[in-house]
Amino acid sequence: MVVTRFAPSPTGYLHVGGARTALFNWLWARRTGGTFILRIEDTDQKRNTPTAIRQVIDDLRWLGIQWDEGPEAGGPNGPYLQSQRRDIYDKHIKQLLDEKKAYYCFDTPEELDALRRQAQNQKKAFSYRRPEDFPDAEDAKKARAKGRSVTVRFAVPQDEPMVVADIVRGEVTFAAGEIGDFIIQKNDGFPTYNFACVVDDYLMKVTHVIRGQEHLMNTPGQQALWKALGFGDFPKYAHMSVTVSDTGGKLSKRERPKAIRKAIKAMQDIDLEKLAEAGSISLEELEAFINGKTAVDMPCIDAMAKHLGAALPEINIVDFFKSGYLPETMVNFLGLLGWNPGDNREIMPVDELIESFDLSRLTKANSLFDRQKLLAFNTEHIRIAPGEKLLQHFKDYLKAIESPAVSADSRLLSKIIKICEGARTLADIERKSRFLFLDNSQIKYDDKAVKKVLLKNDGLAVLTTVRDKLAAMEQFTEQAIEDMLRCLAEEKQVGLGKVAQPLRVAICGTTISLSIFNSVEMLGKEKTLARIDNTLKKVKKDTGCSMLDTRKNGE
RNA sequence: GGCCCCAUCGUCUAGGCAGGUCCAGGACACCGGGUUUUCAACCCGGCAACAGGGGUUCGAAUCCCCUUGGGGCUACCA
Repeated sequence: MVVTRFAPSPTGYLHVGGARTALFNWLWARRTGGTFILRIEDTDQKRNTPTAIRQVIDDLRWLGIQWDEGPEAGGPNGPYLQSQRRDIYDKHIKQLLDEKKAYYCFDTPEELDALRRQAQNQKKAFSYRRPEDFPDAEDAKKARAKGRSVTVRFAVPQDEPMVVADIVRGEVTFAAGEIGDFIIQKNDGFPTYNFACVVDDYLMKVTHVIRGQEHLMNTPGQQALWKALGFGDFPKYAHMSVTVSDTGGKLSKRERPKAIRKAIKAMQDIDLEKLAEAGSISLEELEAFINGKTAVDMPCIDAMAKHLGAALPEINIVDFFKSGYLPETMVNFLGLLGWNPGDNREIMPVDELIESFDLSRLTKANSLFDRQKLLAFNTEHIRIAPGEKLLQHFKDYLKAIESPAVSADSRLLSKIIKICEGARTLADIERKSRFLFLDNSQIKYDDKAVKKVLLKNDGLAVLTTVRDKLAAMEQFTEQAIEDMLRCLAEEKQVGLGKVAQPLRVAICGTTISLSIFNSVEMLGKEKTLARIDNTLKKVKKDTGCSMLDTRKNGE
C-alpha cells in the first residue's frame, strides 16, 4: 500500500513549487489507490506565521487536492502538526542519546560561524568535529544552567559511503565522511527538520518520499538516522526537478523575499524607516531581513512591495486564483512541469492525469514556469469546462475579487460566460461585463478610448445618431439592435466598428466589452440612453474645459 | 570554496535506460496571412534545437570521458 505525504512548513501561502510537490504526491497516491497525508512541519518557532496553515489548507482545497490524513481530516497517525508531536521526538532523541548515537553540544552560533569561516578559508567542506567523549545529561543540565545553548547532534557514521537509491536520479553516492554530524534538536527543544521528518515518515508509514531536488543532500543523513533508529527499510525516494523562475533561481517562497531584497538594494536613496513602517516592522527587523538573516511575514512582504512599487513574482496559488485561472488549469499545468504521459497529450482533466501518472516518467531537468503556456492552458480549460462548474468558478472568483457582479444571479452569469466564448481568464469575462453591474454614475471613462473613439473623426456625431435610433426602437432585442447598427453602418458607408465603438465607450467607458449587441441589449434601453447622454454631456464639457485650461496656462 | 544534480527549438517536452525507423515529433510563444463590432477566440502557413570537444561503434541526440553552462545544498530553515 502506497503512502505519500506533502509536508509544507507553514510560512505563507502555498506557492506553485509546493503545489506541484503536493500534486505529484497526491497523484501517485490516487493512481495506486494509496493514502495521501498532509503533515504540517511547524518546528521553526521563528518563521511560522499564524494564518499560514489555514492558507495552505485553503489553497490545496481550491486545487482539489484532498488529503486522506492530516489536519481537519484526522487519521490514525496524528497529530499531523509537528509542533504537537514534541513528546514523540523527545523519546526518539533520548533513544539515540542513550545509545551514544547522538550527543549534546554547547557551541554558540558565533563559535560555529567561526569554524565555518575557517573551513571556507581552507577551501574545505565544513564538518563538525565530534568530541572524543560525549557529554552526558548532567553536563547538559549544567550548561543550560549557565545559560549556554544546548543542542543535540546526530553522530553520522563516517566509515562507509552512503548511497541514495532515487527513482528519478538512480543511485547517488556520497563519499564516506561527507555528511557531518548535524543538529537534530535545537536549543529551544524543537527537533530540526531532518529529524522530525524521519521520525514522522516512519511512524506515518510513508512509502514514497516525493519532494524537490533541494532535499537530495538531506537524504543520506536522513537515511543514516533511519538506520540508527532501527526503522528498517527506507521509504522510496523521488527527488523531482525544481521549478525555476525566469529570473533564474528556484521558484519558491524565497523568491518573493528575494525580489524585495533586490528591489531595496537596487534603489539608491531609500527611506528604510518609512519602509519598515509600511511593513509594520521595526527598523532592526527590516535590516536583519535585508541581510537575509530573518524572514518576515507575507503581508509584510506585500506591504513593502506596494510601498516600493516593486513587482513581485506571481508565485502563490492564490495569485492565480485572483487572476482568473481555473484550478483545473493549475493542476494540469503543474502536473506537466517535470512529468508527461509519454505521448502528445497536454490538456488533460484530472482523472486522466491520475490514470496516466507514473513516477518513472518524472523528468530530471529543472523547468521554467511559463506564464504564456499557462494562459493557453487556461483558455482551453475554460472552453472545455462544463457550464455548471465554470459558473461556480466564476462566482468564487467574483467573490474573491469583490466584483460588483458578485450579486448577479446564475442565469445572467451563465449568459455572460456563454457570450465570452474564447476568454482566456475569468478576469477577462469579469472585465468585459463589469459595466453591466455599475451604476450609471460609476462609469469611468478611459482617456485613450475617449480620445481615439469619440474625439476622433465624427465619433460624437455618430453617437448622437445612434442615440436617436436607439431611442426610437420599440423592440430592444439583440437582433433588432444588430440590424439597426449594421444598417446605419451601411448607410454611412463605414465599417461596423465606426458606429459600434463610440456606443461601446459611451456605455462602458472603455473599448473592451461583450459583443456590442449583447452589451446594449443586456444593459437595457433606459440605462443605455442615460449613459449616452451622460457621455455626450461629459465629453463636451471636458473638451470645453480643457480648451479653457490651455488658454489659462498660456497666459 | 566543498559536495550533489542537470543539459534536445525562446519555453515545456517526446525520443535516451534496450544506438540505426530522428537531416529530431508535439505544444506554447514568435513571424506571415485569413476571419472580425472591441478584447479574445478561431483557421491556414512559416521560423526554430540535440551546449562544445574527444572517444566507443559499421552507425551516436541516444553509451563513456572532459570542458562549459545552469541549478541545489553547504543553518539551532524546511
